[in-house]
Amino acid sequence: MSEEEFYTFQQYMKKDMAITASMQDYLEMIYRLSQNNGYTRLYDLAAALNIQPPSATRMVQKLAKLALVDYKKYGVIALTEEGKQMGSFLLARHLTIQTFLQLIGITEGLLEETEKIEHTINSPTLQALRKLVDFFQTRPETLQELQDYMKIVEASKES
Amino acid sequence: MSEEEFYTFQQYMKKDMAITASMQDYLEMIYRLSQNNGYTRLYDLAAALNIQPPSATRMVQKLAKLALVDYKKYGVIALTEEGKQMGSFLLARHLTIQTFLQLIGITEGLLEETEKIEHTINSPTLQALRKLVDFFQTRPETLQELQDYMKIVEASKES
DNA sequence: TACCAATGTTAGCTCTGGCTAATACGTTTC
DNA sequence: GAAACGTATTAGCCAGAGCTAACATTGGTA
Repeated sequence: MSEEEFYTFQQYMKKDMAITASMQDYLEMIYRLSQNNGYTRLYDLAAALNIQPPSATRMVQKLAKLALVDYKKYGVIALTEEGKQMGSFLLARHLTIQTFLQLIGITEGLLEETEKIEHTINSPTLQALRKLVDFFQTRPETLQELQDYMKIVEASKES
Repeated sequence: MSEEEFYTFQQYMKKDMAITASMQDYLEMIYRLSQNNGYTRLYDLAAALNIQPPSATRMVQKLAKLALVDYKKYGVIALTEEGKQMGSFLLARHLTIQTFLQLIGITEGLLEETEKIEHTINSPTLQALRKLVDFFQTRPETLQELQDYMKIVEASKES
């Protein structure tokens, strides 16, 4: 896939993805839910992701095959070392994007936007976003200026 | 779908989408390819999107059903008035995101990142990005400061 | 201990949007 | 005007990831 060619969204999402977007959602959520006890259960996972248990069963089995979780039928779901690393990365990514969006004034649908964006950006973009966030966070006056600017434009323009 | 619930990526993508991500890709590309002559052909469209002609046929037929393109078998593909509006919106969106990414220093995989992100963000986020871009474009010194900052952090940090 | 409710699994369906193989159309060219 | 080539269509396959219905397991409580 060369640099200058167009592809459809689906194609981009498939490419370079050993781990699909859905798998990432599951991993990140397993990571969150495991933070207390070190594990979670299928039913809770399904509930947290707003999907039906059978869908979770299948995905968790896939993740087990990929050695990202330890799981056997009717048992608890715990991340493997590799799964933990991915989960923690995924959560950090989530927070970076969320912070960025908050910075630029997104409040409505913040979670949803974050969730969608986190699956689409690659590592350099993520790093750039983190730096951008840092940039503003270390320059409160500039951030203030930005936020004032956002408001003004909002008031004066419709597009 | 309430504000505070998690969903998987797929679910977010389906929601609020009369027009799927793929349809958007097609529309945007038809719009681009139509800029010269006012129409394009299936073969060219397929080539431009790096998909096989049969896939394009099916999608174009769908778009015709949705009254976004005028198309009859073996004929030319032209956007309807509504299709044109969407196409032009989609292209503008593409350019906004591309500019934003360039601003924060993305050069590698720029097209791909743009393509992916454009399908995931909603209208408020897009508007916020546009304002952010404007903010920097009207403040060359601040932009310069940002870009210097990016470089410094890059040199000093690894994460 | 035996049963019931809660949790989990299996089987099999749906939809989207890729793909290939085979076929059809339409235009240029001899 | 017929053949050949480029363009487009149809049919039918595949994978991912939802879903429901039906069934299985487990564990707490009577």
